[in-house]
Amino acid sequence: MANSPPRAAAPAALPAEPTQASRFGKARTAQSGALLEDYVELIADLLADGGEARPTDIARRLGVTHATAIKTIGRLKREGLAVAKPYRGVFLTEAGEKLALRVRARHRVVVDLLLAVGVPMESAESDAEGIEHHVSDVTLAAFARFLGRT
Amino acid sequence: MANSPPRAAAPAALPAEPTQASRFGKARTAQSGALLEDYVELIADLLADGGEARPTDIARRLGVTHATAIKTIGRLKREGLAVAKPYRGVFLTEAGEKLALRVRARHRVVVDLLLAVGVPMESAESDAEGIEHHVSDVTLAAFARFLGRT
DNA sequence: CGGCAAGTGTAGCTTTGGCTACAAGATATA
DNA sequence: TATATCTTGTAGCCAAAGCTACACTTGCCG
Repeated sequence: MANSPPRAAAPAALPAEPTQASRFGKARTAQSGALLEDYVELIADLLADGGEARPTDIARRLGVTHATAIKTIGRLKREGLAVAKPYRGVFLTEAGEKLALRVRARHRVVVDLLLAVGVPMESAESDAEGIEHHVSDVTLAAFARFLGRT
Repeated sequence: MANSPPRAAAPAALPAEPTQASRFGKARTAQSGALLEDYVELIADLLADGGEARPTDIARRLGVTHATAIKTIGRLKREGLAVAKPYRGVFLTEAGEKLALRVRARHRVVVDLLLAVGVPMESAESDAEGIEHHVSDVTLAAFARFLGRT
């Protein structure tokens, strides 16, 4: 899934439907960063109120095995979002914290918007988890405006 | 990605946070069916107004290579959503058509809701492509209600 | 200090969804 | 008809995200 370098939205040239293609492409690549966002947000949470973020806790909260969590944490490190020394817990880099902040804010707006249009609490929280990763800046701004938060 | 059989949202037992885990899990598995939904919807579209759905057209519209499209069409066949004989185009099974209908309806509601809360056309169409796959039935119903379509 | 449970980490396998490259069928055109 | 072009299909490679199974630290407790 997601092949970074050679993925620039169709060769163009033909007057077909480059619009739709890039739309789908965007939806697909967005999904790629989604997992990292989830991890970063969760790590920030754990760090904030528990003081430490252990792989096992992360795994449990995300509903995956610790092996999977550890592997993904490795990716987080590769991408410069987190740091972790063996057996010593996970911490966020500055970039990671910045991302966590943005993600958290966005999550809140999405949930609030869902509630505002009448989605019940339970579903709002649940669906927001998937939806938020596909909300562009423009859309997010519109949501905030709608909620009266200029 | 996505491992169907043994993925039932954590072993439970521990009084930790099964809620959040299942939320994440759901968001993740939802994403799995998303691609199939996109294909089915697109095939329905092509069939409806062009008369035929060729792998190359599908690929172009989705912004992937024809090889990728063909492989996914194979999966569609395996899942009983489509049929296709070599060099003869792709068609939907009854299940496929039913799915296409549902997906199309949902897409319309999501776009309309985004527009209703002030998201500009362009972004609404674009973001809906990703969002729609994470909108549960409950949330969809709430959207419809909000839009005045009981 | 010894031992054992819990937590970490590694290895290896699977599926999905991309890609490129090449081969082969279908179509159109000279 | 013969050739050229477009479309299909196949094969093989890659990375991500999951899993299980096994190995190794840590840390606590007797």
